[in-house]
Amino acid sequence: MEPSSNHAIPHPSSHPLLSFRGTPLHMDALDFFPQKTKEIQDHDHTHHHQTLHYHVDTSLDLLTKNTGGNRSMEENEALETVDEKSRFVAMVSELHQMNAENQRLRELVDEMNNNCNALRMQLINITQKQHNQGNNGVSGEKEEMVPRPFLEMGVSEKEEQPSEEKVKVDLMHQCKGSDQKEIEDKLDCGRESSKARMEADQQLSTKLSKLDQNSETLSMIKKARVSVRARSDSTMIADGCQWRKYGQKMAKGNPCPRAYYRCTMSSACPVQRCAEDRSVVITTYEGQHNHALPPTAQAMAATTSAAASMLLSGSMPSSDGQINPTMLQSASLPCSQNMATLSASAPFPTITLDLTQNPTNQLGLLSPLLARKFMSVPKIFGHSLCDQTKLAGLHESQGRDSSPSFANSFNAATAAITADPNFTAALVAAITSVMGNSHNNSTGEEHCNNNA
DNA sequence: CGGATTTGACCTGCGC
DNA sequence: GCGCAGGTCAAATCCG
Repeated sequence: MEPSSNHAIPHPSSHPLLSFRGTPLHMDALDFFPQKTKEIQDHDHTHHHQTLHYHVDTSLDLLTKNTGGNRSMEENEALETVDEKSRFVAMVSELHQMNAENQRLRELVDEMNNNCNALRMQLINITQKQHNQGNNGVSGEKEEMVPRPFLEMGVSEKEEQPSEEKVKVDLMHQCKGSDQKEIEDKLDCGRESSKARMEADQQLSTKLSKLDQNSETLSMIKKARVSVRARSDSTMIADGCQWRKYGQKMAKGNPCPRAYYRCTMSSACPVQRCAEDRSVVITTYEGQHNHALPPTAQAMAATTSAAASMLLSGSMPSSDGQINPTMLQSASLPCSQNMATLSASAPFPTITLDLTQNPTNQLGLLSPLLARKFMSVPKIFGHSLCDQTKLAGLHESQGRDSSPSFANSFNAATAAITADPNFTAALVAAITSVMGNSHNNSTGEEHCNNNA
């Protein structure tokens, strides 16, 4: 996620999943049913008491009409009231149980949060050590597999799923819990003043509103894509990973077929959709590697990770619903508009990195800071980013040339660039500069980029 | 012969 | 509810 290599695992406070612009996102503060939550909000806000009255009254009316028989109206009403109360009591006891389970699940979520943070800190330490080693220029080091996520957007979906379920259940129970309170209030004949209830409802709605935003955030995190445009004779970008083609489709509106690849470096790596073209290969990265990446794959991984990270942080609304002003300030940079575009109409937010322009122009488009960063690193990485026509050949030669010096230089280049916070900042500026123009630049089909 | 690729069938989500 | 398009699966085929 961070534009960093193995030595710059994001700090917990800056991790998109765990925090957003310094504001921690607690797992138990996520709403996976925004629609439902909204309904509940509205319900709580305006119609709650009326609705409850309505149900009770209707029920009584209907039952009264249907139970004429030998009993008088008063007897029927009394009996039905008793029934109604016993029903409420049963519901209340059930809701109490749910609340208890809710509490238990909340504790589980807290525990998971703590574990996650601890693990992240360990990762930071480890990667920091590796970074230091890389800076010391260790020679003769063998090309080793370095564990790092490809698109590090938080925990993998597999890991995340149980938490989602827990949070979902938690929220459901929270909502039920609030209903339970209201029912109890009803049964107690309004011991609590309506004003206090209004305040409680307001607090609840505020909380739920935040949960809505967080759920959207999480959804974005999971769905964001990074699309890389590059000129290449090959059918796909040789980015250092080992891809296996598993399908091909004729995409509508594009004479060129769209190919689907999976990473074969791990049996269950959820990875990529790749669209190909005659002269320009569009590679759309989605998901994250769940295995170690070779250094040859780290450059692209870092680039796409950074792009995804910045896309998410720049496109996600802050807690008050506003785009972070610092991001907008950085958007004033006149660079990168020809280099990165945001597809707003895509099903998921997609940042497109256009590497099809010549290196000189690209560096000219970049901010001076970013250009310096690119210039100051070994050419090998500059090529991989700026001269994509050589990328395929570059990686092929890497495959043949397994000399340690090559691997080291590549490692060092990747490490130097991706670990540098200035690079991150520059990339933030470059990518977020298009956020304000997303509508102008959106193509509607991020895969369809036939330049032939 | 084993792994990679091809390709038609199937599944799923979304819009009308 | 239906049709369409995108995405995935899996058997057949290819190739080293």
